[in-house]
Amino acid sequence: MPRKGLLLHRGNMICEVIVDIAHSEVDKVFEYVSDVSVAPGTRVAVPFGASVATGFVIREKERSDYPAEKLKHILRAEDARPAINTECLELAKKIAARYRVPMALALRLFLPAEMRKGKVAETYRTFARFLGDVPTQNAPRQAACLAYLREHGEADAAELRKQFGAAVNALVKKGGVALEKRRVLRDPYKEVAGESISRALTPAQARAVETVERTNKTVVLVHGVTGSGKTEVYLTLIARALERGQTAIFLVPEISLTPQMLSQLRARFGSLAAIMHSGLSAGERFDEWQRLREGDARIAIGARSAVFVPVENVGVIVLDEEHDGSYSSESAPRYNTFDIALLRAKFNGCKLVLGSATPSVETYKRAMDGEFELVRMPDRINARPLPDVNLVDMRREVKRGNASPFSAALRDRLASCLAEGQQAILFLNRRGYSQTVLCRDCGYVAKCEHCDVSLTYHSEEDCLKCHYCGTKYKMLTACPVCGGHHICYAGTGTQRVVRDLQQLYPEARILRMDNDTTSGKEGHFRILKQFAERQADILVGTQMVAKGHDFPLVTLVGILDADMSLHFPDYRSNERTFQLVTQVAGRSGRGSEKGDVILQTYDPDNAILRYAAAYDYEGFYHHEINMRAALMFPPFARIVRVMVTGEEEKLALEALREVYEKLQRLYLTHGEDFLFFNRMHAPIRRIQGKHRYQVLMRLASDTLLAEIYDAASSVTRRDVLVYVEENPSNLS
DNA sequence: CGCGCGCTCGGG
DNA sequence: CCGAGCGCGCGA
Repeated sequence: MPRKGLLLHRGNMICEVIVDIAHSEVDKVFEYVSDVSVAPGTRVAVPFGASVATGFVIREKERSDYPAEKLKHILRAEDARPAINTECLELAKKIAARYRVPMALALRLFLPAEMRKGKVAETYRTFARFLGDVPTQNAPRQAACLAYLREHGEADAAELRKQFGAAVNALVKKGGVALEKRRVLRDPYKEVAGESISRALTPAQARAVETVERTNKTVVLVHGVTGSGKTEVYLTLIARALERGQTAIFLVPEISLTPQMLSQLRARFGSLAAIMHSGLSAGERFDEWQRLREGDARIAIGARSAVFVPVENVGVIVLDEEHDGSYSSESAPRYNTFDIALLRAKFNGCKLVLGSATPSVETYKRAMDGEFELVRMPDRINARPLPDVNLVDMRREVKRGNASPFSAALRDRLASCLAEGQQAILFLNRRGYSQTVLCRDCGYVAKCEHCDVSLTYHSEEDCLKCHYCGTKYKMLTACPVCGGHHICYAGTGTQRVVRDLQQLYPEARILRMDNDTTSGKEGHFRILKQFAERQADILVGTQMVAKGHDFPLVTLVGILDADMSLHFPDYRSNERTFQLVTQVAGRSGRGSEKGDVILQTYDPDNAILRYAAAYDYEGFYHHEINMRAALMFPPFARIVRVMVTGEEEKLALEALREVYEKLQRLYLTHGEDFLFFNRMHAPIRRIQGKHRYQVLMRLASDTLLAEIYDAASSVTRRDVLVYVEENPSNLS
């Protein structure tokens, strides 16, 4: 019997390493020798092929089955302590298996991106420390400097030099002052002080906290209307976790990380809170991550990627605005934040608290079915009434000859709003000036060269832009097909709304907030701040105006085209419309004056809009869940699409055929699980020069999911991308 | 005849 | 992913 394995002399360890190369061809365990013990999760440098690669040790063991003479040595550890803790290592394995991505890609989720590139280093600063008195005759600056240090003990050397110049160095020479380099962490919010307000809980809030702590269910849904005080519930739960010596993860949509929220957190938790925010510099993000890993910070607050933070002994995970679409990743691995949070909650034996005023239908059903605990907070803290929502029939406006984007009712209210010195928000989910530009003579529509979409006219730059790939084109002066000059603009966007408003109310100050005006990391805060400081009367914007901001002077919200999201080609369009209307309506009447909402639609009898206007979530839910059940849509079925994209149409088609044939075998053997199965062009046939095909499936259960992933990931062709989407949020 | 590029393969 | 190895195509 051949001897299995090779015994190594004591002290020689075998490390299983995943090299940090995200490719299926090298997605396997490589073994290396190390003469010192290396803890799992440590990043290491290893010889790989002809070069040196970074890798992650995932396991240490005594012996190897691999020929000893071929084993190479780990060159060095990259960090002093493991970058990834054991929980996260296990999570990465599950993610790699579940979404069929290379282990390296799954592991990368757990590191700040800048760490891999080696771009960020720990920052050091020099401090000057007082050692003792030395003679400083005829050197008043030295005397002053020494006096300062005698009093303060130490100070930043650079600051000191600014003040006392060369005197600092002279004192060092004399031996009165010592300079020392020390590691410092960048603190992105050190200026954010905020007042410490620890309000007593209302009975409803206390009840919510108690329910979360008492229930034996892992997941709790807090269904609370806007203004019901959910945030205080979260903060209390987090504070309790800290008291127990545990850590907490607080997940919010990116847009919710407002300066007000950050100061609230800082006021409450000080530097125990680490904020993971896209607005941070690479160095700041890295340092916040370090603080969490080393236990200096014990609360992580951030958007979806914060679910991967390196904390241990988690006491509670909060997922605020549970319904928000930004919790689903749109690139590989296409994870859902809820799924990861649930795994972490189970691993740590803690609660996962979901919060929303308008829960997703899927989540609410699970709460109704008893899988999740449900806490209702139906009342606003200050008992202020919600604004009235008035539905306006735009068909009648058209009949009356009003072709403008504003109904008569909206114009009246806008006028009175301006006259009374109050503010208004107008919401329209379309940026640019006009959605399409077409020739009235021959019907030509301007389209993008790289994408199968029409171009949007942008009046500010007087150009045509593609909203899918960003390409800019010169505006047409004549039709390129027939030479006609009757160019017409269809589909009003925010720019045009602003122009029309300015004509109607020349004295009004108008701000616009959309993707074009919010460039830069602090872009939208800048606009919101201006509006909050009353530097404008009307704020016109896309859905980014809908999110929880508090403008006490806003008494009017106009929803210009409620039908736009209603007719979005997606099974969640009703749900999203309800959420959007509820959210944007909630911006009105937050101050002392009661507000109202004007909701313009071409379909005023639409059930969803009526439920939204009445703030009737339960009504909406029952309507929607019955519809989903009748049509067999999620949560009663899953929609799975396998996307195939590639620049070369022929190659993409070949890959599509291969995927389709593999999936067809499943279809033929498990037909009962398929409610729908077909291959086709994606609705947008080309984006950024890539042709797009799909196999679309609706499945009665999850049983075939793994095999679908297998089929899709087995098709690896050069220049073609194949990936799986589960219940995609848009089918374009 | 020699080398240049494109494809295939291996990496511990 | 990245480099090494090798096959064939072409140049003068």
